[in-house]
Amino acid sequence: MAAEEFLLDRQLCFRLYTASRLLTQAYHPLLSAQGLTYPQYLVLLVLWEKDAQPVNDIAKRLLLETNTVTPLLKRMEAEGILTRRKGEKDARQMIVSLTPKGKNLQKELKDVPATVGSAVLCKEVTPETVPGLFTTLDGIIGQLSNKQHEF
Amino acid sequence: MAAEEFLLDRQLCFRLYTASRLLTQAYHPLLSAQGLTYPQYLVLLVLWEKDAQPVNDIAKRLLLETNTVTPLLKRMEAEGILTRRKGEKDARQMIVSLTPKGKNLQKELKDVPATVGSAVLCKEVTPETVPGLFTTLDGIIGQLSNKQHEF
DNA sequence: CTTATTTGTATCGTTCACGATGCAAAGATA
DNA sequence: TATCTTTGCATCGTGAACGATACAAATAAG
Repeated sequence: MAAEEFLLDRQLCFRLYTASRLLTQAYHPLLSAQGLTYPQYLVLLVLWEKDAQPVNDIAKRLLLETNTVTPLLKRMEAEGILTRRKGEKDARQMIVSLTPKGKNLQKELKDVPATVGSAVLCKEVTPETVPGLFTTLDGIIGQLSNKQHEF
Repeated sequence: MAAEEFLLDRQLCFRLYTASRLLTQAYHPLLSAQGLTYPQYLVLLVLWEKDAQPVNDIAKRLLLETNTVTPLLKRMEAEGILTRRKGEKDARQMIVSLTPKGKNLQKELKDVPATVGSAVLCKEVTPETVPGLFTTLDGIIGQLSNKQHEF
């Protein structure tokens, strides 16, 4: 009944969607042990690279909208992981900074990248094939975030 | 401040997560024109391949839990896209079947795969590179869905 | 034939995603 | 200076995801 182009096994998006969900699930036990979710972990990665950033910079880095990031940051603030204060130069900005607890989480989580990395290793995913995968995914992301593709 | 392994640009998961979100967003204008969401479109792909399946079979095919699929199916039932009826052989099952409206959606959506497909084409994503990408993603999915990886 | 276990769905609560909208501060224009 | 536009963030509503839990039908064990 289904035409060729509708076969689930031919869909790139379904594969990306599934791989993304399953890999996020792999992070779950490691992160929830520290009371974190995966998107919250991404915020930590951004702030560990550069502390004290406005909401907008964090959102842009993660390619998310502020209406996704704002509630996320509020929950993390309630957990004592970070603080949010009005910008001094620009009063519209909210500057997000790590608390000592937020900075310390890096030590608690130091084995996470390697642990998850080893979980995906298999015949098709090796230190040799990953760089190519990165390049391809970056191509997709670049193409779609350009919005030059609008129909 | 951040150690090498925590750099956002080195994370496979962030790339998958972002590529998945952006590609799903690319579907949005095409699907919402028919009142559909992307996960609902996936359910249609499954049912177009084989009509009248129990909830569990649909969930397994999509690698989702029934607690995700059940509400989704109920919304689609409310839209008149499909019907849910108790199984005759096994009264625990709910057999999901397409309505004429659900079957007709395939015609309305026939250009969707090609349209989205063309949206991702770029230097890094070509008819030559996509099969390799499929293989790698299938490897990741196979590895993680096996649950042999449990920490 | 009971009782125990497994299986198939559903319900509930929390946290994203994200379109739509609101609003105040900052910057541009008249 | 007064008005207009843009920018940065927030609020709201809806629909996923998913862990935890509940429950009835089917199956297995006694």
